Amino acid sequence: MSFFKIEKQDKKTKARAGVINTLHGELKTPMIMIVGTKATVKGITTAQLDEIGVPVVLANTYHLYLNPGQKIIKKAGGLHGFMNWDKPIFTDSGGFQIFSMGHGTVADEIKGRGNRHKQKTLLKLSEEGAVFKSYLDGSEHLLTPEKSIQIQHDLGADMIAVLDECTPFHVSKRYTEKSMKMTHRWLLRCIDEHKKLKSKQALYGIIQGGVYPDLRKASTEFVAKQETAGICIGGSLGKNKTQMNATVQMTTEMIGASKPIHLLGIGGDLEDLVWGVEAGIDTFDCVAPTRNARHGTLFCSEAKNKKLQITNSRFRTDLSPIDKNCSCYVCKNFSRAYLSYLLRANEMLGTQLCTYHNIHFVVNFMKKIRQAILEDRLYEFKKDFFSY
RNA sequence: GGGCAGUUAGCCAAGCGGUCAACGGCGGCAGACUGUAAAUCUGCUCUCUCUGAGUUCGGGGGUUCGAAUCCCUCACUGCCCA
Repeated sequence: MSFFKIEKQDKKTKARAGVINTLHGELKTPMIMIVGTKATVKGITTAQLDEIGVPVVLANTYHLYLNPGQKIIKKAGGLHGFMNWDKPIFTDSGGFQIFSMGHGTVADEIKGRGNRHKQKTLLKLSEEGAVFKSYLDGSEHLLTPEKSIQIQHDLGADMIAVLDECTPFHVSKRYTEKSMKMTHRWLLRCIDEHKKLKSKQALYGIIQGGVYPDLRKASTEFVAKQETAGICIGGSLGKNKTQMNATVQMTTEMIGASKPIHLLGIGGDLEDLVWGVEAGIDTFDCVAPTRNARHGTLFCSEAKNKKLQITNSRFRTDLSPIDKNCSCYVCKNFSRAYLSYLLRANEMLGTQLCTYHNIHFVVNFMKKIRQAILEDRLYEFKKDFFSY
């Protein structure tokens, strides 16, 4: 049985509907993974994730290695046993932390805001690996490609990622190229380690190359020919959506159809998911649906920009649901006024309910996109949803 | 009746002669967030004809070039003694 199969290819775009066969069942693509970095989707139980229909949870190697450590997780039956989730899990390698611990958030870095509040905890980056200072206790840790794979092997996710350097936006082309080449060498080391461990996990290689077409091309060619189950597109994609879209477009162009393509970290805006799918992306992951929910930014098909800030004063007395077109538990049972009040009052239930809604919304949005592809009406779906 | 302490912007609370439209915190208003060091972070929050001006620090009066800051007096609050 092949790892990935395309069921339907859209005629007008590179969009496609497919199936990924994981150790914990089939995944229907395109879809979005819900982020649970520390082996928990903040505020939500796995029973609720199941109820919503979440296909995959994405957890993080670096965070789980520092706390509670992969040993206890392995002993608990891997992440699946530890967090009580019997559907597929994807673990990220720690590559993003090489970026975020060294530069700050994506937005801060791209907008050149710097990192005023957080101390940089990436101490050293070299051919061997990355040395981090733990944000928990200050201890130093060396994360190498081999170690990342070993940890992910213990964590036992269905899909795992190679260690890469997620290159920032504000670096020179020369640095991006140097970094990309190191990521390629790390990729080979990861593949070797993966083979050595005789792991059945699906390994994903990661394409870098920043926003430079020639580098993206070189990286794509290199990564695509390696023996990996899937391919991730990572690194800086650009400073705005147009550039991001262009970078992804040119990358997927060169990958070919045999492997599923994962776009790392993108999917916070519904429009990103749409252009991503049209560019040929099969899977996404993004912290935005859950983080935004906690911060009160909720998906809403009725709003012009498809989201609303529930804490805005106008919702204090609005007794209608977040989204009258949404069939989720929250929209069926609670009002905007109640959620607005809960978040203002700093009640835990507020973040929980908001998270539930946002997850339900994106997951179902992806299901609708998939259905539209299967029925040859992606364009119509898009036009209808965004009211073009 | 007497003694002491206090009264600062929506709330709590610093300030105790000029650099005070007045530190902080809460609350309020808005924004940000894209492989999660995020239940976080950033602005704004007396009024106005707003890169300047006008009124504020319980009320009234005074001292001073200048007061939220010193003095007098009144009101209210708290504690203590009768």
